[in-house]
Amino acid sequence: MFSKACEYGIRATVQIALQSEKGLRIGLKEISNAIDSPEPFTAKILQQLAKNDIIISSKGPTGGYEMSSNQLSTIMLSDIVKTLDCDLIYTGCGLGLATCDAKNPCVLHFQFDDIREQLKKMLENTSIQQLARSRESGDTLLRL
Amino acid sequence: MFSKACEYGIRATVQIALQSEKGLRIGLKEISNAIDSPEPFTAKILQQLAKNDIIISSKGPTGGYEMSSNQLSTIMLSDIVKTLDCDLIYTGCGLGLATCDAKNPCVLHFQFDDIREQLKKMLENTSIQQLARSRESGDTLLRL
DNA sequence: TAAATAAAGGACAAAATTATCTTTTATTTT
DNA sequence: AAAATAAAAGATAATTTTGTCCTTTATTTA
Ligand code: FES
Ligand code: FES
Repeated sequence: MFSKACEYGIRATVQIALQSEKGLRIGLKEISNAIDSPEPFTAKILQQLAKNDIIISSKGPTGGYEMSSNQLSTIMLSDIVKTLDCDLIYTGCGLGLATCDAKNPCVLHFQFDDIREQLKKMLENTSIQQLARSRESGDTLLRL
Repeated sequence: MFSKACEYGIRATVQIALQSEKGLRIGLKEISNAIDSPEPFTAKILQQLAKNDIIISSKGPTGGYEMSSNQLSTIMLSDIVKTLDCDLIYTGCGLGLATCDAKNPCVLHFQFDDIREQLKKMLENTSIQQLARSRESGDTLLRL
């Protein structure tokens, strides 16, 4: 469904959010450890997320990654997916045709579009903070 | 969403169904032409579909691919996706964790599972024949 | 200001997916 | 039976995605 980059990106961002809610920064090593991801690959992903103002990075000692309270309250899953997966899910044809267009639909268009709309809604309505908090409260061992 | 192999597989199968409804076989070259796919890659995919009894292949002159009337009436999109994409959509964790398990869910599990169930239903309720016929009637330029 | 720390950036490598090419096997027609 | 046809099978190649390594840049602390 999502690329590896996107999967790691979501998991990493939730981890960052989790620390930011406590007012703490978290470094690359800790993130990779926490979410069990390859460290240098994760670094690349975090760079992209920082460039797109989804997280904030700081260099030097005490440096690391964090999210502003504004980011915490506004960043949605869809922002991460769009950044890392080039919103292909949003615009591409389910059968791989060059364009997806309701005026010139493929045989699967209407079925596919229905699912895509629901996925879209889910991604746009799920905030990182929400995921972090569900982890935090952790009634049911919500993993990362 | 789907792999290229799966996209070509669906498009090719619909094309075969379209001919089979007219009682005709169709060869690899014609299929690749019709759906605009790389010929040898398409051949590999058709081999897999034939092995899994989704289509029937015959060698020699007048050979080619076809679907039995039984296949035409029973094969669903889900059969093709399972064959070519190893039902990852069906069983894998949306965040890429090793397992997806409601008893030990990831932070996205319940949101993701909801979408997945709907996708599953769509794939299991959409037959190849249905797609072929919508193409055939073609009120709205339904592409392949 | 120097040393230490941590991310950024760029080059490189491995793996997986997609795509191609060649030879073999099965079937039909002559 | 021989020739022609078309898919199967297997080897090979290109591309994309994933993953690693090394050097540079920015920041903090001593
Ligand atoms: S045209 Fe294929 S999904 Fe829209
Ligand atoms: S555990 Fe992640 S989607 Fe089910």
